[in-house]
Amino acid sequence: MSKNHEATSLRDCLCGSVGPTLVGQRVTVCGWVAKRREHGEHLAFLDVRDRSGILQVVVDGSVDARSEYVVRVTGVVSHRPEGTVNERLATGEVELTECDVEILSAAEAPPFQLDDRVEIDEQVRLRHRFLDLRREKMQYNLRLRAAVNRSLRAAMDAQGFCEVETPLLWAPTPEGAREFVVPSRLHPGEFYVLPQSPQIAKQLLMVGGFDRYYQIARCMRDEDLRADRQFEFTQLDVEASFVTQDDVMGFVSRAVLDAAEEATGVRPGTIESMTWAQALDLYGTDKPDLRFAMLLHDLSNVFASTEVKAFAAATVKAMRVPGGAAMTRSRLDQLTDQAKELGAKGLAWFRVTAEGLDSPLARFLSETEAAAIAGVDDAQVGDIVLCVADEYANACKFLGALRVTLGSPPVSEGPHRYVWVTEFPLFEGIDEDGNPQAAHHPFTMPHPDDLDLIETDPVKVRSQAYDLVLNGWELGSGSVRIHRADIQSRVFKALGITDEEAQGRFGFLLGAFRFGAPPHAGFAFGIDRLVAIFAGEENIREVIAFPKTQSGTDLMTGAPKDITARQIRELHLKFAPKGS
RNA sequence: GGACCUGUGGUGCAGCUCGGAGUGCACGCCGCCCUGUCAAGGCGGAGGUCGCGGGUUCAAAUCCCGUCAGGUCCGCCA
Repeated sequence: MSKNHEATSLRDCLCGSVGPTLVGQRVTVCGWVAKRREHGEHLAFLDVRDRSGILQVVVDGSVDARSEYVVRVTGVVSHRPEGTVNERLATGEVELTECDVEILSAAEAPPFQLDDRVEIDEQVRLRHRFLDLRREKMQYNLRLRAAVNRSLRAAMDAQGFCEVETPLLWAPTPEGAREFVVPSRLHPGEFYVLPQSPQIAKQLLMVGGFDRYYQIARCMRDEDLRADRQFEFTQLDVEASFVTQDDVMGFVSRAVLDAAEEATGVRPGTIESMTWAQALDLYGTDKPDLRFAMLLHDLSNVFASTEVKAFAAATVKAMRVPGGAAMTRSRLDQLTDQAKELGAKGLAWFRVTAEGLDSPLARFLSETEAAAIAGVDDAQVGDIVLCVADEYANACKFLGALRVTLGSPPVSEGPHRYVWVTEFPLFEGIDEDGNPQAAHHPFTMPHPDDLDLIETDPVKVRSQAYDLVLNGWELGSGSVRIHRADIQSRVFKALGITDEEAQGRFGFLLGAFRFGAPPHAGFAFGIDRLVAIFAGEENIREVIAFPKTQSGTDLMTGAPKDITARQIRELHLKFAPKGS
């Protein structure tokens, strides 16, 4: 047992693996000095840290090994003297004695403390990310991520999927997310782009007969960053032929549940499912957080012919906030401001008290209206009922946003509640030319029952597109793809894309489809987000080794940076004056 | 493009409302003491353009304007 598969030419075992079973043996470990505790000329304790944990090493006071020095220590594994066992340390029963310490590398004092006791400013951490990564939390997060990747691969392999790599240097296909552009040296004035996703490539793989494809794929989007969005992110990308939406959801569910079990030790139950329309109606969002209730209620009928101006709208949505009557006026003003920032005209609130409703609007309500509000979600004294009146989708969205603000637990709390959201609309919104826009992407198959509406009432067309949502985070989305030229042509037409334009943009895909395209469907979900939730992190930067800041810079490398005049020349680039 | 929060020795904070000497706390660092510590302890020490620029004032870390950096969000993310 003195040797294991961790043994190398420089060490016998990992620090964390040294325990009572090795007592009496002479072993060599390597690592960083996490802490030095000095007790005079003839005694000092070194905590030596490697990825597995910490081991106490007893040395002579003359050994000059300071914080973060890299050392190689050979010593005898010994029981600690009675009364000096450290129960908080996994290796706390033992220590290395009679040690030879070899300094492999000296180290300056680190710019911040590497223990997890204090939060360090993220700017400082990112500037010295290589040090930050030594911290236990980052070690855990990135190893968790590796375990999730391993488990996803295993699940896809087990389901007969074949891992295929697709190009990073791809052809521009404007539409959708802004692309990162790569100038061509050999073709002056022409460009590659980095893929926003392997979408088209994987559909071509279907035409190519790889009827079950997956890839852990890096995707690049030149859009503004957020807590859950980096320029580059990683997806489990999946596509399969001769399948339905349910088949794909089954494949992905299995992979996600396997990964969840691997990461958390508990296999979640089945993944729930609701339609997009239900999600909007009950939760006011297409990515509902099922960890808490506070559902939206529809009072439109009650207020259909109301005298109250604030409620004169197509839809009145109400939500009970348990215990919310305690909220101060300034808190309620904050919430009102939040709703207004999103576009709401206002926010009505009604404290439920023993004497009835307490609200600036209360005296304008009819008895029926007051009763309806007091009855929302079985409101109790001490609750508050929030109401938004607007057109249907807006009323849902505004109140849904407040629901999240008021009810959403921290990422690290509560159960993991997965939900499939299905039947997304095929189109959403209207672009500058008056055409509807693709909600997912233009190759999304319409719902079979709604095909006739494409020309007559496009906004009503449901699609065979579906999202996977976990605790209010959109993990990913997918769809059944259009493999028939006639339907594709109708969808392009509805989108205002002429055949000519379609040929220009996606000609190579449409051309390929002429040679026998199998019906196919797929999905892709964000591994960064999944791992962040498993790790209880609010921010995906915490599960990425070298992330960018919100302004897209890398504080460690200084990227983005100038390139040399020679590079500029070879790439045939010229710069417009700044500000033009 | 916009809103809000933050910026004080290497690190984490307090000081800012109500202007009055770079004042304080904790950690780290350096030196000395200490043979059983493990958030070791004791004594001593070094370390600061208060993000940057301007303004108000007799006087600015503190008030005002601008700007930079980091963060959260809106827009954006087919």
